[in-house]
Amino acid sequence: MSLFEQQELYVYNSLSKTKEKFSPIHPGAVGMYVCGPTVYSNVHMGNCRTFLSFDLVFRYLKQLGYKVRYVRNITDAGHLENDGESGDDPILKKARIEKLEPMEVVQKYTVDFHETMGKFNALPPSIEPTATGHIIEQIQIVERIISEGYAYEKNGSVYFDVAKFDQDHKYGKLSGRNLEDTISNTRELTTQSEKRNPQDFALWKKAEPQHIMHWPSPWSDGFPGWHLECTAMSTKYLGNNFDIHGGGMDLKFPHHECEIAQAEACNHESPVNVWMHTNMLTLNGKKMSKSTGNNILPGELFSGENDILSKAFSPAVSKFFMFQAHYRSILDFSNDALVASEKGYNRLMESYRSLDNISTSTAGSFDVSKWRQSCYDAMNDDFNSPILIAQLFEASKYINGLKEGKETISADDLGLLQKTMHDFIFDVLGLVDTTSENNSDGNKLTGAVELLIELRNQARSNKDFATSDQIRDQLLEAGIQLNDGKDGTTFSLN
RNA sequence: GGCGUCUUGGCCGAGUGGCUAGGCAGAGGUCUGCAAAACCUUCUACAGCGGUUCGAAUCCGCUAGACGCCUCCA
Repeated sequence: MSLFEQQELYVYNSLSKTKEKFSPIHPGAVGMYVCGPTVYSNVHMGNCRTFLSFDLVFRYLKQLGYKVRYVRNITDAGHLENDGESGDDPILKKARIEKLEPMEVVQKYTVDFHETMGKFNALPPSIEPTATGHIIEQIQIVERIISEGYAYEKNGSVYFDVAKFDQDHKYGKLSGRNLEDTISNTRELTTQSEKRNPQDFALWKKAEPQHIMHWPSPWSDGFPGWHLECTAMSTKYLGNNFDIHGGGMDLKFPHHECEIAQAEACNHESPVNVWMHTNMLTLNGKKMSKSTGNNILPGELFSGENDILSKAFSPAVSKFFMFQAHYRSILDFSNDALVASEKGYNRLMESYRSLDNISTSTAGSFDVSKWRQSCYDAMNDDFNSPILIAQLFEASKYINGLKEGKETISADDLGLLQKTMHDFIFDVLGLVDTTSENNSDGNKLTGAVELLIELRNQARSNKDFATSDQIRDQLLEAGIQLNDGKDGTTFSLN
């Protein structure tokens, strides 16, 4: 019996605006699509938050025993920045600035993205398709939409006819907009637009001579429109109707709304059962953004090289910080909050490590099974990682009590406690115990510090406190903390 | 202007009709040669006003402030 048959998972669906009991289309298997990065610059922490939130979803679904096909695309084909002729493709623009081939830009930032995700210990998706690798599929979808009567061609470009679509289906289901309002609120200068209505969006755009990235199509040498790639790739790998589609809140409109319209125009069915949207990571109270420069990069965080940071923070601590907030809440990024998270993270890891040295007795003073279920309950409630972490701290407190001999545990419960801690800390949250990464250098350090500890203890027994305190204080300055305990002195790295 | 979200103790951040969230900081304690670290205990809340209710931080209304989308954006 798989875990998912015992655990009831509820997921907040942006479409219905309620938490729904999760029930995949194919029992035991989940199809999930997440909008990936546009690779024209380094991903910032805001981008990372979304991908790490979905990594958590991916990991928990797997933990429950689901077979998950997780598709996350790479947007490597330029999209228009504006509708009109002034439109500028960010990838091309970047290529001009950096004097690179567009695909060189794409490659550079794709590599950066993968390296960053690796540092965060995020699992790679099952399939990571690229937009440029699916031009044929996108052209086929455009043809299909035209034949269904929901798109029109004009001067080599093809536009989606939103008004026509709205008559037969409803446009705006996801974002809660209706077409009337959208039209009455449009202040767009409708000079020489090829579109019938300002709400229409491009499915295929004819390339201007200076536009380097273009592909042949029945309509023109050009490139696919903004929203097409996700429809093409999600339906190709997950089918016309799949379980979960995710992305940042800022993609809800128009991107995801347009995806729904495209898919429904083609297949006459709603493409996605559950839409999940992650909230923004803010900096100085404002959304992080590539274009405004209000952002912080993972590299700056890991090195501490940034004006707002007092020190460097490890990827695991950064992730722990983000998971202490729920994925649907706005989270403000700040040095103080990171510092607080780091201390908590160290405390949690310390107690996990001490599980190896716990002695057992016949009875336990803590209901481990009940606690274990409360961890699942937290995650079952729309992936509530802050509650999960609070539960882990409850266990942490109990473990500390065990260490002090104030609490007791049976051998079976100890095994269950250890397994559950491991499952959630490492498998679900995907955290890393940084101190366990000791390599040969670490062993050399240990030898040296142990020698100093011995010399210090000799000085102490001779009541030569000047020497002993000098060793202690200078080691602390070097970032080595000595911990005097009942069973001797240990050390930890700050 | 339209649509939507948010406002929780010194800070971060869950919860959402009656039951301690949690972390960090502060205070007290244990340990120590003194400390540090660690551990234990513990104080301070639900933006303002009005309403519904036996009971609201939680539901409704108004006010104030903040944010997001409406244009590429996770």
